[in-house]
Amino acid sequence: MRVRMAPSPTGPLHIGTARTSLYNFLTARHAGGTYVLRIEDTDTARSTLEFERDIIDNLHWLGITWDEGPQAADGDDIGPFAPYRQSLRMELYATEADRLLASGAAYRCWCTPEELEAVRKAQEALKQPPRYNRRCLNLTDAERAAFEADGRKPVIRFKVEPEVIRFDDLVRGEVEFDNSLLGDFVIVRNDGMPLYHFVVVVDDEAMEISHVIRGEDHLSNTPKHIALIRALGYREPRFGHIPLILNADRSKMSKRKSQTAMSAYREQGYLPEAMVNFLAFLGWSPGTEEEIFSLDELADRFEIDKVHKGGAIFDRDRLDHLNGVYIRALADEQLALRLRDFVPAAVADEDLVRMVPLVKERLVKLGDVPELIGFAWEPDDVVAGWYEPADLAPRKGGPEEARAALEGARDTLAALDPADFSAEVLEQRCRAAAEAAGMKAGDFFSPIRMAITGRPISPPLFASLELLGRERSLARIDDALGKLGAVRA
RNA sequence: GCCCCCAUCGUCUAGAGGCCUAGGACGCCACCCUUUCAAGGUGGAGAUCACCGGUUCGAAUCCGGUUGGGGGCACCA
Repeated sequence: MRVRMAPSPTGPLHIGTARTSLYNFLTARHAGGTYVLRIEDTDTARSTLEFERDIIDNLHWLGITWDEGPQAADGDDIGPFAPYRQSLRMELYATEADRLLASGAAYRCWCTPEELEAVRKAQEALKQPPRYNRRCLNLTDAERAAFEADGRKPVIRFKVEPEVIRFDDLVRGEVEFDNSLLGDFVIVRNDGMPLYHFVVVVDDEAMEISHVIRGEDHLSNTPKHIALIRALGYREPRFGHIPLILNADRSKMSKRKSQTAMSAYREQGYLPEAMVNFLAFLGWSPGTEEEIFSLDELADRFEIDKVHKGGAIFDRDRLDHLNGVYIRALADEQLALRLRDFVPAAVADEDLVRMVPLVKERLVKLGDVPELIGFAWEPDDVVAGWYEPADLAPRKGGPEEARAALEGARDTLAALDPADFSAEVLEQRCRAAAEAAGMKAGDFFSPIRMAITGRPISPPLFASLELLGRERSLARIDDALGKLGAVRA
C-alpha cells in the first residue's frame, strides 16, 4: 500500500489538511505501507516557501512523518520518485499532455475567458447546464493559424466522453457519476502550467499511489480523475473520501468562521498529542468507549472503512478538555519542558519546575500559564498594579477586614523562620491567626491572596507563598497595606 | 440551476434487525470535597434515532420517497 498527502502551499497548514494527512498516515502505518508527501505547488502565483515550511513544520510537530518527499522545506527530497514538488516535475506533465493530444483525448482551445463567460451566461439564460461548448474541438488548420496569428495562446482541454463512471469508495461504498454532464475541462493553462486535476492523476500514477484518501470536497472531482486515468492508460487507485470538518454552522471549516491554522493552536499551547487524538475522533471512532489514544495506538486501531460519512463540527470545548487531560498526564519535569516557551526566559528552569504543581491541574492550554502564575516572576510593583485597594476586601467585609487580615498575615509570616516557610506550616499558622482575629478562614485568606498574586483567583495560597518566599511575600503584604492606607488618608 | 454526498442528545460519538425503556464523552445544572479557581467524586436535565411510507413476528439499524444540511460544477487546489 502506498498512500500520499498532497498539500498545496498556498496557506498555512489547515486543520482539515492536517486531519486528512493524519488519516493517510494512520492508514499507511496500520497496513505497514509507505507514506508519501507531495507538494502541489503548480499554482505558482499563490504558493510560497513560507507556507511549505509552515506545513512541514506543523506536520512534524503533530508527529506525522513520511517515508518519501521533502523532509524539510528547504531540504532535498528523498525517495525513488523524487522530486516530490510538482513545480519540479514539469517535463513529465508536458509529456503526458502530449500523449493525450496525440491520441485525441485532449485538444487545444483558443477561447478567451470573455468568450467563455459569454457562452456560460447564454447557457444559464436557457437554463442549460454551464459547460464548454466545444467550439475548438474541430477547428480547421486555417482557423488555428488565425488564432495564432492573432497572438492567442491555447489551453489544453480534456475531452470528456459521455459515460457513467462508477467506483467503490473506501468510506462511501459504490458511487456513480454521469460524465455526460461534465464539460471538457482545462488541464493545461495557456501559459503552459498544468492544472490540478491533471497533475494529481499523473503523479499518483508516477508515484505508484495505491490508495487516494482525501476530503469529501473531491468526491465529485473523482470521475474526472478516473476519466483521465483511463485515457492515459493508468492503473486506477482505490479512492476514499473522508467527511469534512465543519464550522459551527455546518459549512466547510473556513478561516472566515473558525481558526484553521494549525500554528495558531500550537502557539496557544495545545499539545500535539491532544490535537492528534482530537482530530482522529472527528470522523472516526474505534467502536468502543475508549477515547484517549496516542498516535501509536491510533495507528494500531485505525481503519479507513470505519470512518464516518457525515461531517463533524470542530468543537473547541472538547479539544480544551482533551488538552487538559494530556497536560495532567505529564510528569512535572515534562510539563516544565513544554511550558518553557510560554514563560519568560529569565525564569530559571528549576523555578519553573517548582511552579508546575501549582498550575498543572488548572491549565487548559500551555499559554494560560502567565495568567495563572505570572505573579511568581513579575516584580512586586507590577503585581500590586493588578488590583485596586477595594479589591483587597473579602467577599463579606470592607477595608477593615482586609487590614486585619493583612496585618495578621504580616505578623505571622514575619515571625516565621525562613526555614519553616513551607505551605504546611504557613497554613497551620495562618489558620490560627484567622481564629485569633475572629475571622473565617476564607475571609482571612482572600485579602492575602489578592496581595500576593494580584488576583482574586489563584493557585493554592500557601503553596504560592512558599513559592514566593518570605521576603517577597512580606513585601507584597506591605504593598497592600500601603494601598489600603492611601485610601483611608 | 445541475450533479453527488450526508442525516442518533447542543457537540463528538456507540449502535451492522431482537442485547436499546438508545450507551459513553464534551458542554450544561446540582451536590460532595475545598482558602479562591481548578482537578476529582456523585447525581441530573438533554435524542418520539429528521419526517413519511414499506419490508419483517420485530427497524435507529434494510428499501423507497420527502425534508433539511453539505460539497462540487474555474486558465484554484
